Amino acid sequence: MNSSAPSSPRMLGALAASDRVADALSLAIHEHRIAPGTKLGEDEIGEVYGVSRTVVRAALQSLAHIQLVEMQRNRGAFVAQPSQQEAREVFEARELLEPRTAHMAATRATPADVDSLRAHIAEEHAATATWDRGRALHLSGLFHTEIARIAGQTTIAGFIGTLIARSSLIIALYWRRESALCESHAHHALIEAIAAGDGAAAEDLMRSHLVDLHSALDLHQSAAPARSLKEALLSRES
Amino acid sequence: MNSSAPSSPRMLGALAASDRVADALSLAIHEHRIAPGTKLGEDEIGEVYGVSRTVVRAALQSLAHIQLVEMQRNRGAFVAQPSQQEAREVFEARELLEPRTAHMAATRATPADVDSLRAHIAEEHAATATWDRGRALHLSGLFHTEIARIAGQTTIAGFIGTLIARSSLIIALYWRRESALCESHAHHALIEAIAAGDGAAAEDLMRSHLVDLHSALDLHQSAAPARSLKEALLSRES
DNA sequence: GGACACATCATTGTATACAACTTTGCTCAC
DNA sequence: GTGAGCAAAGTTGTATACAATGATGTGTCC
Repeated sequence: MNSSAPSSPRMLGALAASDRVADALSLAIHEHRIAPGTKLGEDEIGEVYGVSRTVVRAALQSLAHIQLVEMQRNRGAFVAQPSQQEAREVFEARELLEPRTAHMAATRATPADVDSLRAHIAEEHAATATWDRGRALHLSGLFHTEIARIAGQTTIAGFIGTLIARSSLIIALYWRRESALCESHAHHALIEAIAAGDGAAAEDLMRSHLVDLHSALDLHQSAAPARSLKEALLSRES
Repeated sequence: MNSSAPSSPRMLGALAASDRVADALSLAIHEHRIAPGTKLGEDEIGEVYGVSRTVVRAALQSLAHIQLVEMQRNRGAFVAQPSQQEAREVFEARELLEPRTAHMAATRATPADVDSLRAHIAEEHAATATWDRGRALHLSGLFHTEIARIAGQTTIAGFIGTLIARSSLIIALYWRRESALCESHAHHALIEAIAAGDGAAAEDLMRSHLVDLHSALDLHQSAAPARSLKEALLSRES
């Protein structure tokens, strides 16, 4: 029962229903407003967005498929907590896919594409300036997604999108560096290479950028190797 | 291909509900028992498997996420029909991911892994011997998935799994070669390289195997570039 | 005869109701 | 005091009911 009835009867323009919830949750996770391990109760979410559990379940299943949330049968949905092994795999996959993709993007980018990337950077700077770390992180991920889109490989772009989503969780769990400013420089250099159409340079810059990111993660500590979900949930700090 | 084990040591009856439907549909599509473009009515499927539309919808959404089916709002779900452009992208992605994966598999494979691959080949031969073309095709895809699993890169293996699923649709639409025997030889050579731990050879064999597959597709015809769904549905031959 | 308009039907989108399972707190025996 | 056992509460899994949208067939008007 939609008490508020904010939905336009028609003119909805095919705007999806459960996708709205999925996008909202995804954004909240990307911006680190929801911590890994947090339980995502169906009734709770449905009440927040004014939809029924049916819609919420569809949204959660969608997020579960890209491994942003983990669904445990008869237990519920939780924000995923990638293990260190999974974190390594995600970044290895990114290091395999993204340099090549950056190369393609550099050879195909139109001036409009370059403008779009510059706009992303500007937003990222603005978020950093206001100390909105979550939003800056989210925009930083979007930058990579945008490059994949420009490369014109829709399929690979989809893969990269899921990898970046998981990277957000990994950063939330294992990030050990303080400042995120270094990324801005890397992104700026990437834009210049793409704007110049220098595929080889873009590929190298992307590779070193990812290696740099990977090295900023603390994936070697042997602590909490197989912590149970219960412990994980109790250990989360809000 | 939701073969993800919920890791329940006992309670085998706790196998998910909608996953059963998704697996059944996925298998039918992989074996070419359902043609691309076929409408997948919710009531119809629910009646077949004795479940409600709720379960069917979850299964269809799962298949839609790996792009095996396409869901059109208020219209229903249809077996996907990858365009020629999408087909090219899928095989380009495979050519990017799988050779490297085969290399890793060769360096990590245990004798048990090799046995598993040989068992796959044996099944494939048996299916070919009985002219069960659909099953042979499905097993041929599983062979690639198994190699990705052996490589130990769960994330990349998941990507390859979705690519192989879509490849099944692409082969149904664009395959132009008669015999599928050539694949058996390629797979056999791959096993030998993996069993010998020769990563470079496995990588090269996989690359040439994929190029061979790609070349067996007819992706250059300009006919039916943007055929409507209705025409597509009417043009299907059962 | 053809085309538009409207009524009817079928199917999907969403909400709600009920069943099954998990968790939790309490009681009772040792 | 501690542990097992049980009952109550809360949450998820599934089915069903209702609402909304798209498809179809018919009738009238040109």
